[in-house]
Amino acid sequence: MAYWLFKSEPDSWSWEQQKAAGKDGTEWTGVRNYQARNNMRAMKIGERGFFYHSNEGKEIVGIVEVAKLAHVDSTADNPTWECVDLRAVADMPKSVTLAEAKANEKLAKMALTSNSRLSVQPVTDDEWAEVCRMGGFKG
DNA sequence: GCCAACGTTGGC
DNA sequence: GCCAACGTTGGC
Repeated sequence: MAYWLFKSEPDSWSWEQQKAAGKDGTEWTGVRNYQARNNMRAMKIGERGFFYHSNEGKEIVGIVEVAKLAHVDSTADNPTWECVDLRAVADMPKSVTLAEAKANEKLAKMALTSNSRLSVQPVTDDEWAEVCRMGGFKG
């Protein structure tokens, strides 16, 4: 099982909206970057990821799960752009900020801190465990 | 609001 | 296929 991280500006798509999308989840649209798209293509049903608020908040606020494999992004004018469907799983009991992640040397290599531009990122098992520990998420 | 970092585009 | 120019992202 691989782990992931999804970034979104709360102004365009917030964690509240993600939760409101319910159990069936909704498309993670708008990705126009090959690396991010390739990450989504590699995802499997049930794999989990962090939901990160960029710009405003700059913190990991929740856990999501892949509800549907990569398919053409319905908002794209070019079928090269694909996306998965995501559903909200749980709130992060205590949100983990970018500053906290940067201050933790176990997370020094995390894409979030080293390649902040990438909007859909892989997360290693160790990083997943560490962020969950910091956020008080058990599961 | 500024600007650095990065990805993409397009001329050659 | 190189690389300069440009646009976008996102932290500060």
